[in-house]
Amino acid sequence: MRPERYNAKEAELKWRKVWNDRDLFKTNNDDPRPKYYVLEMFPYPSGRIHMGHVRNYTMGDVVARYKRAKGFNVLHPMGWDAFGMPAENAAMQNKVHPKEWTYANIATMRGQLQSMGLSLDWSREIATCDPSYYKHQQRMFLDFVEAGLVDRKTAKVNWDPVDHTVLANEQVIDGRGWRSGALVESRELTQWFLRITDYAQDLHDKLDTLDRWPEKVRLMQRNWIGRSEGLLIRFALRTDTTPRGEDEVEVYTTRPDTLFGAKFVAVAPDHPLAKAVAEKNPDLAAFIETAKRTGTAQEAIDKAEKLGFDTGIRAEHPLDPSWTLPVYVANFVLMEYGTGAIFGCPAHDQRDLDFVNKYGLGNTPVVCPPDVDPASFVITDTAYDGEGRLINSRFLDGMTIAEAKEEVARRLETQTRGNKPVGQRKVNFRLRDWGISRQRYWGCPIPIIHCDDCGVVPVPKSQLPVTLPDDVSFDVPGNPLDRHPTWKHVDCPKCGKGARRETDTMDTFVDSSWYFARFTDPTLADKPTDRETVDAWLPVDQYIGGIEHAILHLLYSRFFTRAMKKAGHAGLDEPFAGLFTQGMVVHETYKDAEGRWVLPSDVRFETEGAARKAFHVTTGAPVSIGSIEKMSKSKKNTVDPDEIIASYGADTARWFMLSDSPPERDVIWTEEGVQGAGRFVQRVWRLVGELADRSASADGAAAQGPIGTAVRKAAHKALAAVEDDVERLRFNRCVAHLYELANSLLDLVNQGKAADEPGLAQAFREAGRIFIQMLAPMMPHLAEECWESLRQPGLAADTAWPVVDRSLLVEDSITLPVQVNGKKRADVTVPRDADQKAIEAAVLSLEAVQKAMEGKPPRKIIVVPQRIVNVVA
RNA sequence: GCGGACGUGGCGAAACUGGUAGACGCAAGGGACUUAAAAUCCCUCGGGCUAUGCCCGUGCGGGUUCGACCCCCGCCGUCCGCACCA
Repeated sequence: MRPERYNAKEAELKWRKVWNDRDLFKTNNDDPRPKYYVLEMFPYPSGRIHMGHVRNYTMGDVVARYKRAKGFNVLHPMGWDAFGMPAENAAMQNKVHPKEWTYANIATMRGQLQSMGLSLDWSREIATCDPSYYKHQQRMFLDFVEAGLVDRKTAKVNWDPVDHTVLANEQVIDGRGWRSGALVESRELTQWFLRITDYAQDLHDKLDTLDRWPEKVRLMQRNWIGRSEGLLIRFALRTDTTPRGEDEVEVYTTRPDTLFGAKFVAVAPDHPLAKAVAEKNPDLAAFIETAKRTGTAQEAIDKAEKLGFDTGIRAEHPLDPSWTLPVYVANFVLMEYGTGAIFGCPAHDQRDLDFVNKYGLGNTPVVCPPDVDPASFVITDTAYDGEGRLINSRFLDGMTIAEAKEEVARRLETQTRGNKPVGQRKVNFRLRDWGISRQRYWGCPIPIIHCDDCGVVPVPKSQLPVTLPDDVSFDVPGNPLDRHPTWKHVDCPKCGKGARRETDTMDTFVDSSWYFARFTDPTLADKPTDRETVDAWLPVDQYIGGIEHAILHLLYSRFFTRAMKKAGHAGLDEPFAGLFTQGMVVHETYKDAEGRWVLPSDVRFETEGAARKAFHVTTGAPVSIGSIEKMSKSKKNTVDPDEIIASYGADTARWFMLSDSPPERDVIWTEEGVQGAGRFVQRVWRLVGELADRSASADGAAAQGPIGTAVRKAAHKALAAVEDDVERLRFNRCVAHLYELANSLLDLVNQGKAADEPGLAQAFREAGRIFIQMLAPMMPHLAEECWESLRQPGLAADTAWPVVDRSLLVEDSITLPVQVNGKKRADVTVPRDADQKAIEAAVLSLEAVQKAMEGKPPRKIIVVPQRIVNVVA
């Protein structure tokens, strides 16, 4: 007996067990069908899943289930980005060991994900904190060392003197540690670096090949890499003005065309020349100290005044040795970029202009905008960086910027000083090498041993993994690995003498830079990847995740894949062929009279017409409705997926996450919206019940009557539309098409009750099957239950996608809108193959058209085939 | 400051990329069924008017076109990324 209402709770449990028992989503690497790799960014095991996960994983699951039905061998795995700070914070606050905390969270979240009914191959699950995973990461680190991809060098870090730890930039708020509140110091630390800059050019260039990535993400990466073409220029120094007879300084410029507008040379505060002068000049030493202290915070930089200190050194202009320029130490010149030295052309660079205006060095415009008289062109407060022609520049006068750049580069390349060219073309990048050292416990240990005699010695690969010790405490600040009584003390693998382990662990971005490769064969014990397997599966065909990873995670993964290629662990450069960045889940916020945030589950609503009022559920006190924001614990505007699944079922939650908003945009979570989705689930159930009744007598005979034809047309039109939209990840439109089809089928079922058409039962059966199959990727449990009640063989999740009958998409006659002078006045119905003349005649005979033309003769009739007719009177 | 995206009913949106603006959903209003409620079903739903019809309407102002939410120029607003990168 078919129940009147669909019981989501029972059905969902039942069908998940069926899928599971049949190993339906287990992927076989030897399957001969074409592969399709769909991956969603794996979660950090924070404790419980949130709605963002539900949205992300639902989208991936729709793609996975759809591609499976389309006949692909689909890889759709899941794992855990399991190392990281929150586990250590929990250890400090709650006295739980990071490992226990992490694995308990993983167990909870795995159960939650499973309750969503995702078509995941759980046999491939990995956790990055497991030695069976990070062992291979350590091995690759050592391979990278051998391949020359690893450096050990000093770098400036944000040091928290209270917590004894390095902080990431985003953990520094107003110059203070986010946890300790202590003033953050800038420290030079010796750290491990991966040479991502070796690939800067390639990472930049190959962005053009990623045509299935959002343009926005490619642009962000392009800007981050920051490629610029310029010139290195060696300026001769008057040795009588330098402290130790230094005779040149090299600057980097992208505007060699403005060389005749130069007014000064400036070096960074930590430039060797600045340091040398400072040794004998306490005033300069003091200036350098202050400059260094001007904060790293964005606002500080924003407000910071351009300050400089005249070193007394004089530089010769490279194109006119008799012309000298003062050499300053300036706070706005960065040692990290280019050569740490610049020449200043104030007329065409705002920073340089601010600087000369402060120190009275003046400016000479050398690029004149088009349509401006060079004689009257002056620069006062605003530098000009637009197009134009060269002026005040001797042999460059009249040239365009591009011509002048080329001419200066050519001259300086051939001009020599001490047998070396004065100028050298140079491509520069903003991208820096990737510092991966973290002074933390809960991360992948860097497999290195420090020996007093042998120096830095790699841990022999046979001794991997270097595992984390379990007996650690978090009651004192600092790195537990460093103060562990025994862990770091080992014998040097080279000389056998006592030595120390590296106590830094790796940035967790390393963990997530190759997990997608590991999924292809996650139980391999002796190597990270199997070349044949990894090359067969990669690239990921469709990667789905948040826009917040647009730069770092995706750039690091692109680099890491190249590094793995160099070390022989993979054979390709680009790991993700298709990328989709989904929007956030947002929700209204609520506050009580005291201004405290109130949970949505504690709010009750009353509506009076358009007005909506909110009250606290228990106290009854009025609650104010605030703005719509990203769901966050601090604003208490979260909705727990578990509660939604418990009360509505996973399918309803999935359906709502796919409806309404385009997937790349934010979606607003509303109680009404979920209820609407839940209503649709029941409507589908009733509709399928009707279709089952109507189609019980189906005998395979084709539909012939008007209703049967209408049923078939509706189903196949929807199928064509849904197929097109799923392929393009436009899930909101799929949802709309399915609503539409449900509406027309319900209508046709009612019409069909009184009719006695041959083949109608068959048409209903076919339409029902197509409808359920389209539903299956989005609401898989409901689809199975409906599949069963339609008495279809096998499982909906294991049935091939239906094939569109194109002949049903074309109509015999078409109705075209008719415009007169661009305004719609009528409709005309003509045979599909009517020619231009016939359409024109039909249109002109329309009463409404004649009226609108007010007796004027038609000057022109535009017929757009299959679209529209426009009569110009 | 530089770069990018977006702006359509009360709300989320759609419009096959130059061809009937508002599909589909939510909310709202009216009705049917019911002792009543829930559930369900039916109708209305951009604004205006002298309503079988007509006018206005896609942030604002221009332009191109037979025809513009869509293309071009100039504004206004919102959001995002980068930010002393020479």
